[in-house]
Amino acid sequence: MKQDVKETRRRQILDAALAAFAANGYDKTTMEDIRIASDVSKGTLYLYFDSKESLFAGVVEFMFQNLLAYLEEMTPASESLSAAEKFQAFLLALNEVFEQDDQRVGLYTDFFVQAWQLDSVRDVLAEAYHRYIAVLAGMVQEGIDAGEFRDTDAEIMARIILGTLDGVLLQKLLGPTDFKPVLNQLTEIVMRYLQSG
Amino acid sequence: MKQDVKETRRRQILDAALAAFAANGYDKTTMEDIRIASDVSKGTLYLYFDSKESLFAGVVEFMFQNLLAYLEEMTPASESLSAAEKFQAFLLALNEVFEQDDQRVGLYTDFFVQAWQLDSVRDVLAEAYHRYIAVLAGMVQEGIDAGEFRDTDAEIMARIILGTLDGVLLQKLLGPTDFKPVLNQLTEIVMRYLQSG
Amino acid sequence: MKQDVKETRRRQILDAALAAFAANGYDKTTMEDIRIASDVSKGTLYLYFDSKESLFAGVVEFMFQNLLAYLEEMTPASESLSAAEKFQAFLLALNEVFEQDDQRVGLYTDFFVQAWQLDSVRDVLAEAYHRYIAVLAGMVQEGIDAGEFRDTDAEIMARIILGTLDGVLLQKLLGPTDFKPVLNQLTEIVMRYLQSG
Amino acid sequence: MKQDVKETRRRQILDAALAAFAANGYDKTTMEDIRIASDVSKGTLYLYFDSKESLFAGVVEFMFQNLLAYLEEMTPASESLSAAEKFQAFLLALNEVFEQDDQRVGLYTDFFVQAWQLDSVRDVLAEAYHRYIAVLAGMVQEGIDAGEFRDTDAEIMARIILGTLDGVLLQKLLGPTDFKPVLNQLTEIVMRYLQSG
DNA sequence: GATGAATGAGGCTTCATTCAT
DNA sequence: CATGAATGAAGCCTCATTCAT
Repeated sequence: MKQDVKETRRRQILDAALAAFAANGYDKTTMEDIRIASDVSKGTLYLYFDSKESLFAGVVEFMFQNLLAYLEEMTPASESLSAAEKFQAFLLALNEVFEQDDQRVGLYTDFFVQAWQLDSVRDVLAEAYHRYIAVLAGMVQEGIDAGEFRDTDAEIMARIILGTLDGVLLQKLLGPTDFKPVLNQLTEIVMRYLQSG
Repeated sequence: MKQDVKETRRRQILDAALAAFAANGYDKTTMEDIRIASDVSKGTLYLYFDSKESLFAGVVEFMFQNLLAYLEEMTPASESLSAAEKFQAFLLALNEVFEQDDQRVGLYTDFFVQAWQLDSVRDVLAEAYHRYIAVLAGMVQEGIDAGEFRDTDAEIMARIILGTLDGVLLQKLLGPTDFKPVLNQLTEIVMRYLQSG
Repeated sequence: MKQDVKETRRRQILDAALAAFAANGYDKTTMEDIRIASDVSKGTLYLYFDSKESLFAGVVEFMFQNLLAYLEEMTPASESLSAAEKFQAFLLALNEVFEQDDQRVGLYTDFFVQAWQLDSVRDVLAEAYHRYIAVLAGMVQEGIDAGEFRDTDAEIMARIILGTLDGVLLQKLLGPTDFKPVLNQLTEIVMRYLQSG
Repeated sequence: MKQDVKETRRRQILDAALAAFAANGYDKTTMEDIRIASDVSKGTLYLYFDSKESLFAGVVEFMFQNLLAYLEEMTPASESLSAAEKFQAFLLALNEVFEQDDQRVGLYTDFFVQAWQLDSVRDVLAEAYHRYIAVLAGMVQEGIDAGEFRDTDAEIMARIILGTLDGVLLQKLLGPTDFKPVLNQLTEIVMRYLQSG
């Protein structure tokens, strides 16, 4: 019971912090901003997180958990789908997340910048990112094993694909961008490569 | 003569600021850091730039000018090369820059994060970025016109390619990464698509 | 209880700020001076006031409240006094305040200079000043209604009287000045006018 | 000849400085503002004046010289006028100056505030102010001697009158104010006193 | 004499974190 | 457990003045 309260409170803070960081980025968000958004006292913030940095690391983890949950929901592991189909579903779902909520793009990019500066953030982000790489690489490998895809290094493939998504997302920070045609083109290029003899 | 001195001083500051921002990112770099690195007084910093923000915007522009100069040097417009060869030379050169100087990757990513927050940075970065897109798109279009490449939307192609480079660069921020195989694979995928009937 | 502490702290800061501003004027007083005088930290200063400007505006208000309280105490509304007597008591009390504390004259004048430059100060000062005008005008009107004074525009009368006091105070800034005879003369001139047929 | 150039330059600087100080007051006006307004280099400013403070003192003197010249022009010493008429002409002229140029009111008040803080300013202002007092007192005395005015202390009278003008001017800093009726009333009160048996 | 680039002390303000209640 | 007032180090920027040319 106590545990539940604590967990609830923690999520409440993380939710608020996610929103606050998404609005203004790590450095421009103050603990006061988060305090207001989370409707909790300053002291309580520090009861649940050691520092601003560790709260941010918590948000990174939290956001990736949410993302993963969402993607899993969107790309059912149903056996009736081919590797290519699953793969496309995954890309589409991933895109949808950022399409929906533009502010997340900035925050997501900020994750990488902070990872560059703050060790604790780097650890969490690297962990999460590699989990995604692994998921994607797994899909590619599945296709290779099933004979649908050409034989190639699945992890490098995954890194290119995820990298491209990230890179194209970056462009949204420079101004509104029509994303769909880029994604379609990307999917076609990759598929054509994977599926070609 | 006076003009030269001022221009020299300006570059001296930009050089130092570039190094300082590259070391710690926008928010964690102080004007004092830059003052020390540039070996001028605080007052002089503000004689040449209105604010930290505008100095950063100056650095964005400066870095892209340097990049462009370097790339132009590396990818001679010689007529003897096919579009595909020029294209590959460009990708290689671009990669080399960031291979050489790891710290630039963080700074480069920070450009996007700050562009998200600071209008003046966004303006400069968007301008520079679109110049790059244009250069790349020009190369692709050249190949299409010459019948080397398939008929496709050159700009979308350029955005995907530059995006992929950016995205894969991001991964360097999570830890040391072997870049070469990824770039090779990327080149192959793109070339295969462009050159396939 | 908590409210009391906050109110006490606020007064403590205002007291200190009043003294500091009175010693050196708005522009030459630093927040550090006030911090030392008030014996709180810099952060606390900003916890109670948004900025130096708003603290100064607070001081303007504070000083006028004190002044009004003092004047009310000195000029009892007792019914046994004629309008003329009340009036004279008021002038004397007003004079006494500035007689007592020479430094207040400079600060008081600075109020007007800052009101000229800072909107927030102007708002507060104008409000307070007009309250004083109203009090004085009320006294004059009372005398008129009672048939003691000649029929004249009470507000213009009040503006002249308060203006004269202010203007004569100004002269103290140029060096020590014997104030009493000037005040006596002023009172006589005004009374003679008001009481003449 | 050299002297002329120097004098011209000096006036050019004083003119510009007067305008600059009138716009923003002593503390908020920078030497850079004055440099721009005077179209002279920073170095030259310091060639003609030792410091910002001494430049301000120069402006105080300069403004009072102008004022005096103007007032003398407006109130001819013609023998055909009665003391009362000359006196009224003087008050009207004085009012006109500040009516014309509202900004001067703030600057004029600032003179007193700076006189409170800066010795050199106090010296100059006190000197100029007492010159005015003397002029006014002289007029009053003339009236007394001619039997037009009642026998009273001319200097105290002068201090009250000038003080009232100053004090009523102060009120302009709190917002636009209709000055005329106040001046008329003032004149009437003073005249009635002086001319009554 | 004239110039204007350079200086650096010092001002205002912010904010992560603590701790007494 | 929870609170929120208090802290003070540190950041950005201004500006009177100087001095080499």
